[in-house]
Amino acid sequence: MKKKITIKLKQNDYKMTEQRETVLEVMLKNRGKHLSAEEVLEKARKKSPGIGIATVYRTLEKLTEMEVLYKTVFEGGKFRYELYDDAGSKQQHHHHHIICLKCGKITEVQEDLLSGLEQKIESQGFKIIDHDLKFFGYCPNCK
Amino acid sequence: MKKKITIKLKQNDYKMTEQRETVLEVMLKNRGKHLSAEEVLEKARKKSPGIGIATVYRTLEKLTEMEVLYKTVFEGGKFRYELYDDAGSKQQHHHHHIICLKCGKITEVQEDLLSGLEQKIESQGFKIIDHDLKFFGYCPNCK
DNA sequence: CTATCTGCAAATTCTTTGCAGGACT
DNA sequence: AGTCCTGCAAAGAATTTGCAGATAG
Repeated sequence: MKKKITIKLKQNDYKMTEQRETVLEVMLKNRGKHLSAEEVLEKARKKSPGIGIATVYRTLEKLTEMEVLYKTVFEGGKFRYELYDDAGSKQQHHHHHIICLKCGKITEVQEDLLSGLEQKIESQGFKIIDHDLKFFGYCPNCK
Repeated sequence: MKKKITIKLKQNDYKMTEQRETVLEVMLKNRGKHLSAEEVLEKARKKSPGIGIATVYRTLEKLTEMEVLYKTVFEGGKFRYELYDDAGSKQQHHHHHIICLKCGKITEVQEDLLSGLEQKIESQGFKIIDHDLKFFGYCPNCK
């Protein structure tokens, strides 16, 4: 997986610096989590103490551009980043999340039942590239 | 519709000031649009020239709390607000949007085909209250 | 009358950018 | 060597907050 991503990065004229490797490792180690830039900084500093927030933002941005990371907003006014389940391949995974309104826990939904809806929309003249679906409610613990 | 909302507001100890009425009118006149606080301010100043941005934020926030408005993020780092289609009733409408990656136009999708998916998730122990679905792609003009 | 609301400006929070020095390839 | 990258600090953008005066009910 890391190898696949590294190949992808090379194809994008991406220089592998210590800081970028650290950020990438943080994202790989936190698969399935949704980290803010500040959280990535904190974790990255354990390995690269001198790394600055600007570098973290620039790296996350670049990795998002090359579709290694997925960038989204849960709370508001703040981006969060997560690794694509299949980062490194061409095919993107479609993300669904359930956000618990009580404890804030975010759960992934694996099913992707939207293709029917997408077809319906495309028949009206649109071309759908991606989608973003979030459910709000209560998790089993808080219900 | 405005009457229904007014009743709802009264139930929430909401004082009807000139500024709040203006903001509410702006939202009613722009049904189906997704306005940022700055855009609401601009439109509101036509009727209440002295209104300040803080009041706009505070009013939008309050109307969101009482489920008259729906607050979401399209671009990033910026909230947008729109009137619930059925603001004033207990039942909320589920919003779907298609965002054109070229021209930025936002189109509403009326169908709601998610109830099947919601049932599936609830059978796993969750309780779903609401959802937020966005499609990214190209509109008929830009395709 | 009194609690709530308003406008202003300052403060916060998150993100981006300019720049001079440093590091990949 | 030359281009791209880094950290710092300053700038920007969006939103929130403290406060003293104003207003709805």
